[in-house]
Amino acid sequence: MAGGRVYGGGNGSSSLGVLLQNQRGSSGSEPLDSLFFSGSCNSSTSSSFLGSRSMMSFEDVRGENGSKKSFFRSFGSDEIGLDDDLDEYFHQPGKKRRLTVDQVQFLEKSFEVENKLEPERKVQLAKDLGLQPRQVAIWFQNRRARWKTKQMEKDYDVLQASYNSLKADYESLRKETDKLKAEVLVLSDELLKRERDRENSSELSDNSNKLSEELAEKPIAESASEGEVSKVSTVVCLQEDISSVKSDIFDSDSPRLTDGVRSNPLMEPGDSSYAFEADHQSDLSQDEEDNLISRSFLPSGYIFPKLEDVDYSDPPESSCNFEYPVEDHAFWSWSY
DNA sequence: TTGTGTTTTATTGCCTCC
DNA sequence: GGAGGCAATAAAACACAA
Repeated sequence: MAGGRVYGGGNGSSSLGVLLQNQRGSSGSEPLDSLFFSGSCNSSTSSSFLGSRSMMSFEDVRGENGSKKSFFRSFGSDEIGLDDDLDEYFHQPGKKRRLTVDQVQFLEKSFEVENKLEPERKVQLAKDLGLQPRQVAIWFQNRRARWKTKQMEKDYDVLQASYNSLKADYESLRKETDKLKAEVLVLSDELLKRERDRENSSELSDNSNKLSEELAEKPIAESASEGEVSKVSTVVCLQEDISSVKSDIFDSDSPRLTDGVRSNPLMEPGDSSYAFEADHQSDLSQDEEDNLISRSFLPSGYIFPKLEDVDYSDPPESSCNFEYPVEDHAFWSWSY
């Protein structure tokens, strides 16, 4: 017994046991489908007011208003009495009896109006339903607990739906961000490359002009034939051009490009053919190489464009438009 | 019929309010 | 300190598949 709480009826030897038969069928035709209450109140027969489907003390009912009127009205039965079934019920100690459908409906309607129970309402409901006030209170208490559980389930569903929606939005935004990042990388690399090409072009142009001036100062007969002059000019231009391009690529301050190239295990910085023959030295497939490169500086998930998908028909303008040995397609793979 | 899971009724202990 | 609410729990009643 907690908090000095007093539970009415039930265990008192003076209480009367009242048996309310299960009225689920509400036909009143079943053997026990009638209202019973004990006429005796000695301790030998009603120590726990058993048999009542709605365990209650008759004294409680009568004690509230001194009348059994509402009790009988609520259940629509005027059949009062003892029969053999009563003894059977009294000999089932500790049995719980469920409330009838009518009682539950009545309580439900009352709960819908107000889920808290004031003392007056509790007493009135108890009277109307032929229950102990304590039983009504317990029913409301349990009903509130059920309502709270349902409410929590609903809240959980709402939160879950909200979470799923937010998660989908987040995933979508993340994919878009990755895509845009990859696009930015590709575009900045292309920009870098075009800038280098432009610089190379102007350098070669300067060298070519210098050489022409020098040759023009000397008599042709002293140096060589016209064909030889042309060859020398081409070779010098070519060597300077190649060395300039290689220098630009591997000494560039651009961390992305240089890191990417240098992180490629297929290339050795000391190798003279480093930049242009990487493809030919590779033991790996093109896909594996692409993966190695893209792993080194591209965002995860970025699909590296395949060489065969790239259009080489219109490469960036070469800095040296005579005999520049542009054979390595990988060199152009950054342009679209 | 029986085993098992769910629902309902009731108890207990703790807490808050007046 | 008593009344009442709540959470946790017990236990009976009930539903249902095998």
